Order: sequence, then C-alpha cells, then structure tokens
Amino acid sequence: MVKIIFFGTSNISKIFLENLYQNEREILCITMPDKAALRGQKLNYPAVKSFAIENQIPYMQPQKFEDDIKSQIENFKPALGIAVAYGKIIPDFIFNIPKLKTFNIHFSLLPKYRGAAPVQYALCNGETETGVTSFFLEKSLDSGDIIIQKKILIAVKDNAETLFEKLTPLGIDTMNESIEILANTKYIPKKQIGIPSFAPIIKKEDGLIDWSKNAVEINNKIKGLYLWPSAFSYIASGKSAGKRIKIMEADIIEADIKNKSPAYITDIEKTEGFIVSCGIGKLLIKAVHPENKSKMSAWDFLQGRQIGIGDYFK
RNA sequence: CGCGGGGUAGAGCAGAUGGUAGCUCGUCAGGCUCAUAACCUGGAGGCCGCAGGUUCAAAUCCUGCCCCCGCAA
Repeated sequence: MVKIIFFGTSNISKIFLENLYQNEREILCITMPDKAALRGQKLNYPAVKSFAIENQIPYMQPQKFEDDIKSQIENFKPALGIAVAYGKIIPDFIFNIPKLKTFNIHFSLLPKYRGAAPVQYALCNGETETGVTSFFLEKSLDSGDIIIQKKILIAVKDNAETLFEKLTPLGIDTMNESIEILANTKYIPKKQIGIPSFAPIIKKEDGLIDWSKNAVEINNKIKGLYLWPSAFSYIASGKSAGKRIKIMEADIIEADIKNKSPAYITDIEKTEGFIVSCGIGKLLIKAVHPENKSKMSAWDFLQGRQIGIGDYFK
C-alpha cells in the first residue's frame, strides 16, 4: 500500500482524487483555502475539499506551508506525492517529503506549454495535438524530469471543455501507470527535450475579441477560452447596444476573403445563427451567452430580436 | 449580509397606470413555387416559478419562499 499525499483543488483534480480513492489508496489531501463568499450566501468549497468531506478523507487547506503543516505531512509518512491542478506553488521542503518524491500531472506535451493554462493555449494557438505529461516537481515551474508522456489529437471541433474531457481519462491512466512504475521498479526519468513554451494564467480581458483579426484566430480563441472567461464582445448598435455577449461556438466561413468592415452582422443562417465579418474571413456564430442570460443557441438569441443584419460589434 | 438581471407556449422575448394572455421562431395542416431569416391561410400548444394577502377582478399591487444567470472575488 502506497500512502499518497494529493495536492489538488479544481473539479478536474477531484476526478483524479476520486480514482485514487476508488483504488483504495490511503490519502492525505492538500487543497486551496475556501474562496470568498459567492453570489448570495453560499460558501464555495474547492471540489477536492467537498469530495474529501463526503468520503472522510483527511485534508488540509494551508494558506502557507508553515512548519506545522510540514510536520503534519511528515507524520502521515507519505510514500508518494501527486499534484493535479493544485493552484499554488509547492515548496521543495514539502514535495521532497515522500520518499518517492512528488509528481505532477500536466495537460501538455512538456516542455511545451509550461504554466497554468496549457489546454487553453494549445487551442488558442490552433495546435493539432497535445497530451498529458507526468513529471517530478522541482523548484522551477513545470520543468522536472518526465516519467510518462501520452499524446492525443485535437479535433477541429474541440473546445476547452471537450479537450479537458479527453485529457482527463488520459491523465488518470498516466497517473496510475506512473504510480506503478515508481512503486515497483527502478525507473530513470527523462530530461525534458526541446524548446519550452509557456501558457501563463489567463486574464479576463484576454477574452475580448478583436474582429479585425483572422476568423481562424478568433475561432481558436472561442474554443480555447470556452470555459473561462469565454471569447466576448460588445454589441455596438441596435437596442442591445452596450450589452456584453460571449461567443460560445462558431464555424469559419470564407476563410481567405478580406473584409473592409469587420465586426458587422452580414447574414443570417436559418436555424443556425448569424454571420459576422472578421478582418479575414467570416464566422457563423452558433451559440452565445448574453449578459445576464443563460447560454443559448444563436438562433434562439435571434428570436429575441436583440440584433439583426446590419448591427455590429465593438 | 458584495453589486445586479431574470423566471409568461417547445425556444427567445413583450405585456407592470389591475379588466377573458401577446409577438417572432419552431411545430402541425393546406396553398404558392425559387422567394433566400421565402411567402400566404389556418390550427395545436399556457395553472404567467411557488404560497399566502388586498380586490368585484391580479401575470400586473403587498408579503414570504424556491430556482436560474451576469458581474465581482
């Protein structure tokens, strides 16, 4: 039985924790502190904390890794540490406690896309493949020696949500195989080979659409930022002028044709949505999320007569 | 007690000075026949979020509750 210390916070991390738990591992969870009160009165627990409580798994939410945290972890005597979307930098005096050390599951083909948002960047850059890498934590970010790397193709239709859905089971496999390897054999990890690239944390304003760009680039942004913050724009004419609208799904049309006046709604496709001109090419917008509304199909949105042909975006 | 929007037909929205519930789309039946968000005629489809209250009369006014969402973190 390998005692595991698990670092994780998000919904994705929770799935990994769930798998470890089902495999009857003995686990200690380290997760982020609770977030500030959400809308209304509800408190927002990290998904990992909720799961830990439900299944009576011991957990800690250190604000900082102080001496008492360190000694508590040492008392648990973990054999191995695993980190998945934890959200904080883990200091070396923590990740070196387990005798088999600590590895991280990262959703990219390292050394490409080191950082917080590898899936989003892969989509925004129009990559056709990505993958999962397990590697040992070291002091510098996402640069440690590789245990296992698995590759996967990105489909044209993939967005951040569907790509996460594909990468998660791959990540679970990677995690379990890595555990086996480290527990049972003398394994020599490989150095990361190639030129690193970076996927720094995404900011809200990164979602703003510049309609003068290529339709392909804009579509990549729509797909990459689908989960958060979403590619968004502001309606600049008609009765909804000034309203913010997130673009959730689109198709590329007339990819190579230059347009003199981008950001205009030039056509409507029955039951599909509306067509917006870009700097190069056009986009058929198929799903939107208007301010204060739920996500809806572009055609449904058109029924509300909030916009029409000739209206434009900022 | 962070700020705010909203729950009305399958979908998106009007209606808010109380007086038999409306628009667009979709759907169904028929007509037209090449219009490009096609058009014309007709039909089906609603406990107006829930529960009380005021009233001759409540989607609309009052009170309480539930649910959804945007922003901000």
